Amino acid sequence: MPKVGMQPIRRRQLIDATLNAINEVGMHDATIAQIARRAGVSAGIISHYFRDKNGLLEATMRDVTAQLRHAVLSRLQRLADASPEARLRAIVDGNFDDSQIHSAATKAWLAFWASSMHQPGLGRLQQISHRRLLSTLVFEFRRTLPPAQARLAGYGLVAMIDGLWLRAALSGEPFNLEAARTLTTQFIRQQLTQAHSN
Amino acid sequence: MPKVGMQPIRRRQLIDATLNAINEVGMHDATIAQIARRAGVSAGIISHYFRDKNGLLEATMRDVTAQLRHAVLSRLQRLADASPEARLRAIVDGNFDDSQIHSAATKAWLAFWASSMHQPGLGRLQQISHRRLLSTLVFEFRRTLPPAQARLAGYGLVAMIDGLWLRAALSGEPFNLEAARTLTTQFIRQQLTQAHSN
Amino acid sequence: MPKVGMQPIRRRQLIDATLNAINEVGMHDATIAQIARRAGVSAGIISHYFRDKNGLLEATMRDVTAQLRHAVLSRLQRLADASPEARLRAIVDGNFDDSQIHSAATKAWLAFWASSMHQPGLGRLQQISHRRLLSTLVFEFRRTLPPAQARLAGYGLVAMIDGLWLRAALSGEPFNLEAARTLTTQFIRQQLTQAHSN
Amino acid sequence: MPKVGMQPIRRRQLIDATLNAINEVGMHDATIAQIARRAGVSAGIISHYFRDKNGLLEATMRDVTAQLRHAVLSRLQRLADASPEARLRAIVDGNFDDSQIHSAATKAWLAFWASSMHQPGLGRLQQISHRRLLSTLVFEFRRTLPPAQARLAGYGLVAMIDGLWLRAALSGEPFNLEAARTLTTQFIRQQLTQAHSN
DNA sequence: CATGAATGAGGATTCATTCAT
DNA sequence: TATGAATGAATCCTCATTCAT
Repeated sequence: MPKVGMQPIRRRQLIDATLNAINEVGMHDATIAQIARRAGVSAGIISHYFRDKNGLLEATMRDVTAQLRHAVLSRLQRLADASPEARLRAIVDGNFDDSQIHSAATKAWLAFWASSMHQPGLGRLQQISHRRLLSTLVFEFRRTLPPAQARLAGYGLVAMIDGLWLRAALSGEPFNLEAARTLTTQFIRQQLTQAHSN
Repeated sequence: MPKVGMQPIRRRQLIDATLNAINEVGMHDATIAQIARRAGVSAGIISHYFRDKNGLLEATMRDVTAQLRHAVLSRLQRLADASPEARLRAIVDGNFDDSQIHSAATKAWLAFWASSMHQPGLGRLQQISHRRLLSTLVFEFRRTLPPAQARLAGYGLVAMIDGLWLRAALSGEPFNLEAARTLTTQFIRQQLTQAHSN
Repeated sequence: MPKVGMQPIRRRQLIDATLNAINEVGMHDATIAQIARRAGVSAGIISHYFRDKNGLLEATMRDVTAQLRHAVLSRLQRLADASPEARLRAIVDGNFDDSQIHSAATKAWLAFWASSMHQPGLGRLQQISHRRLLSTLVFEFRRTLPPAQARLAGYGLVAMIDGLWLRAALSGEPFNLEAARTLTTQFIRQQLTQAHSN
Repeated sequence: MPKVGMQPIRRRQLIDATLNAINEVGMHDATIAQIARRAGVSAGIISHYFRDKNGLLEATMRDVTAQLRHAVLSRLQRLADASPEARLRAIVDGNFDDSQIHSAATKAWLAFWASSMHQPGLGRLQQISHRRLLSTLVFEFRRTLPPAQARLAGYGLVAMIDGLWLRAALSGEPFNLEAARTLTTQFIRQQLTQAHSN
């Protein structure tokens, strides 16, 4: 069974198994043994590839944030010369990408957030991910708005994205993509057009 | 050491100790032994008052949601005849009440949310709390907006509240009350005045 | 089964069980489960009384060193006004007390010594025990010898005691008390009478 | 990377790595993986050269005892026609050879001794090494002393050597060679000159 | 000759819960 | 009403060993 070059394969298997476990039983009950069973490997192998359970969880969260980052950036690249509004809506859309709103991902995000407040490693990942999104949004707002207002707009849009996403996660129902797009588009337009109103 | 009438005192002691424990070490590491130590009682007593650990956690979450409910309703009562905007802003303000935005409460909320997706008891509490807030908001919006739009507005405002609140929890910094009020007020006004725009 | 005031009883049971386990299978194979079984209690109770396995081992070593200390001091008290030689021989005799030379104790000492070089807690206990014995010996030699020679004599007598004891432990045979007494008495007399020879 | 003739090289690498590991982290924490890392080879190779971990440990102890044996014999050969005292002092000196009193060797000796009481293979090696040294000493004493006294003298000198050596190991300080030589020389002279005194 | 992937048993530790007092 | 002694299951982690390549 032991082969060479298994590292990337095993890592992916185990990260996927972790996401599935978190989705089905929650992070608290996602034990090493269960994750290994889902991945079809022995429990011991986890320490071989991720050092310990925390290492696996961090790698999993890193994977989820990378997927979000990719969903956002790939959309922006396709709109290189578009208007700020179009680009902001694309960023929002990236956050509502299929990879992010399916059940496993939403539960993983929520679990990671809760854990990140007491686990330094996860906390760092969360901060990095958040700051990236925020600066991406603020950068676009700054093309139209003065600095202070752009920051506020970015802050508000991140909050709205997270809030919509959080509600979807907690409701247990499928993500209401249409409502989310309507509300975020309203927010973006309001911010961009009322540049002088506040 | 009175032998009778200890029930409310002990329950409060233990709920407060639970909130402190969640704040300092997280729900995962908030063991029965640690909570009991913080409350200055023995570990065995918890089963006497709350049956088991889950009972204590549910009681704690019920306490937190009741505080939120009270913060909102007490504000609304003082504005019985005010305008929808004023009442909506009061509801928002209730969500940003001191009792809700201090560190212990925000961490507890986030922890409860993460747990509520896999623990039926907590899930029910979360849903009840959410629906109460949503219907309170929608009720006010309905005084100005048609049903569908009022529902969407309520949904969006809940999302924004939760999002702002979530960001504050994750950032580790004090809640930026001014930014939160500016953004939510903008949202409320936009929804109320642009009733025809969507 | 749970009673009040069990602490000293349980601690003694567990320390004795630890010594037996070290004697029979060695410190490396003296697992928590095995020690608990010998003591007739559950494994979990060890953390209740000793925090963890290391705590139990330290308590056990502390117990062994205390027995040595007691064997020495009780002999000295009975010889309050005796000659230096008599008192020195009594100290040696304390080190060869039954409590020290039975198999369990000798193996425990050797195991603790080996461990003490990499476990700070045990290292401290070992140093304390050694220094006490050394200063007790040097104090008696100083009644006859000048400081430097008294120190050397004490150092040498400690080495001889430990060496005899070590050989007995490693040989697997019963302690040869007669040979040990002959050799140590020779050493003591030589040091005391040849005060000028070196 | 020659494919043949690697055996002696690899064995030496691994034995040295084992001694270093025992010195730095102790025998208990000297894992196969760690030893292999220190030797710059993979963990799997150990079973190839030493069958299993125990084989490696026995080979390492055999190496240490061989060094001791060599330090003693090489000194004796240079003193083929010398007096008993000179030869006895040479034997002692061999035991205090640099190869024996540096930190790694002392810790290895102590660790092996502790293990030898529960591991038959190591126990045999320890006994062989001890008997060799003892008979070498007794042989020299017999040139001057009657059998019983020579045995006792040899036994005592071994004990003193081991005791001095043990104290040095446990103290953590450099070996006090001068004190050791003074004490052992005193012992040797006392035994040789007081042949009638006991 | 050499690697490192993989296993699986074994051990320490944690912890909610129970229960005699 | 309250304690804390005691249990035992559950979990993470370590590690020697095996084996395909």
